[in-house]
Amino acid sequence: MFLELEKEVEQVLREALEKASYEYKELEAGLDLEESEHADIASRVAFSLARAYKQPPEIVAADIVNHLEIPAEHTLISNAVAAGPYINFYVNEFFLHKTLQRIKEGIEPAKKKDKIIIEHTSANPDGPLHIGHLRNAIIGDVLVRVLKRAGYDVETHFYVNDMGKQIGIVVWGAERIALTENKKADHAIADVYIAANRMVEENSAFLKDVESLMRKYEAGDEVVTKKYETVVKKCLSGIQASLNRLNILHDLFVWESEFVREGAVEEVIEELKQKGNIKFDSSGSALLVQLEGIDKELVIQRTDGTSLYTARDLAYHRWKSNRCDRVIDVFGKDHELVSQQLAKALQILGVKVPEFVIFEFVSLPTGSLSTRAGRYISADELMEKIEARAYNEVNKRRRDLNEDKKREIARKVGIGALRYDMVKVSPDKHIVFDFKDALDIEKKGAPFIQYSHARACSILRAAEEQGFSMEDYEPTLLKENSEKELIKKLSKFWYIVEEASSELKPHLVAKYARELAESFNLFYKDCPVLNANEELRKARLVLVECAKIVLSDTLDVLGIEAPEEM
RNA sequence: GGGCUCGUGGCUUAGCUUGGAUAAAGCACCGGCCUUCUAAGCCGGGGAUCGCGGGUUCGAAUCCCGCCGAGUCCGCCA
Repeated sequence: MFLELEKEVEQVLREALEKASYEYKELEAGLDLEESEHADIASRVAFSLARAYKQPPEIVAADIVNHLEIPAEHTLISNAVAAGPYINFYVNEFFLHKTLQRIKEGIEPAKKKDKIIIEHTSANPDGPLHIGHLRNAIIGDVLVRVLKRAGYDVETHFYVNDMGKQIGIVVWGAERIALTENKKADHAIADVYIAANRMVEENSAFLKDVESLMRKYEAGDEVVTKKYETVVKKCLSGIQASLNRLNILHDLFVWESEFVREGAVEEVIEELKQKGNIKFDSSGSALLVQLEGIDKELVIQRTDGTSLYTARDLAYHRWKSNRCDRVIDVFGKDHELVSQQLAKALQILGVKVPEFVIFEFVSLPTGSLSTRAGRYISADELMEKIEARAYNEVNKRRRDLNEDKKREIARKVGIGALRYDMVKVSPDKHIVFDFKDALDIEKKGAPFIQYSHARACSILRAAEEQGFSMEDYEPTLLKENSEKELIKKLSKFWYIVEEASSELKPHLVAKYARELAESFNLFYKDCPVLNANEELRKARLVLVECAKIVLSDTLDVLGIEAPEEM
């Protein structure tokens, strides 16, 4: 409902500016609306007009307000006040009623036309997901959820890097080292990878074997392909299990080798040879592309004629582009240069350029993460520990619940806390992972929000048991400050979805979720629902139901489950 | 050496794109609130020269320049 309010304020303001004969169209900042602690919505337009018309902004603001007329009917605004240079707008009762009504009836904004393909996680199938991948996966998944809510048709891809050297090493290793039994597949693969990598490092003759495997795989050798598939699928099954546990699903797993087999990589290389500024290295056989505005040439083919990931990535992106309107890639900071090169090369090929969401690194106090060196904390280990921790908390608080119930709540709270902590921080902040902090779920994160939801459910449950109805509720009875503040907060859900999706900033949703829970808790404290008189109780029950809906929707956008009790 | 990102109370962060109302939260610390719907909650308190220096502006955490510190990338790994 906040979006509608914004539109109406814009219109009213525009009319006032015209009446007062201000040329607002030239203003760069537009009407400069903002959320404000001093008003329900405010405009700073007087500042920029003040400059253009050489008047103090306070005078301009007062002048605009004098010309401002709020339509008598069907308006959402009650009044507008000039507060110094600011123009403050306040909502009326109708806005509050309409907000509740919309939420209760489940009215959503119109669908958008664009189809978006978003790629995230895309961890190499050489071991389990670690906490670095976790950040990618969670940022990516929240983006997917936000974009879907915003009305886009979204397809999610996991790009499987099955042709790189590390997979060659794993396949080579799997021929010599037995997989540890009764260990999760991706973890068993990591053991092989780490051991095989050490062997290859110590004996360069082994490297030749690996390279030979890679050439055979690229050439489509049947026996080698079987071996690759077995290993990669095994690892992927483990990775997928971890992702599922985190409530993350991909629509498609796209293997990079497909593009080699289908000849798409060959096509891309040929086309670049024609359209691009091609160079050869000093040995005369590796293929380089000179890109405008980037110092480093992009290497797309090895000296031995095999393709590089860059060429395969180009083929993959061209294929993706043809299937949608927008391509979004969630990449780690280490891929930034590569992503720029990719974008330039795609331009040469006449393919639309992807949008990149780049997130900074997660490192350990002891240094950066590395699967190869065995220096990582797996997502599985973290999930295990955080669920155990959550279980302790549940067990402390709810001895009355049976074991299954406690486990279920612990799972929701643990995974929720993990997801929330990862998504709440802006992607361009470097994170040094600390186990103690990660397990400290006392903080005002997911559990705080889930708890508010559980409280709402608990009231609704009791109301139903006692047969209280919400029919013919009278929204004007909701006069308490905490009631109105909660409704206003509820009204911002779609506004936040819009903002987070258009700016590709998932952490905005996390911030909103916390504020929403805070508003609900204030209301909960201030306003008894079940013990209120019948009419007031009806209205408050409706408010509780709406709060429950928006809390659970917000949590859903964050990919966090909303327990009915905890 | 060059590119990109970050640097906000003791700790973790929001705000920076688009400059504007006393810099906003959480953790930790101090004090208060369970005979009314779950205290994973609520209320109050102390604590910040927004890394440092300069510039632009009526106005800078926000824009520009320089410096310092952290991370990351810089042709045949992905």
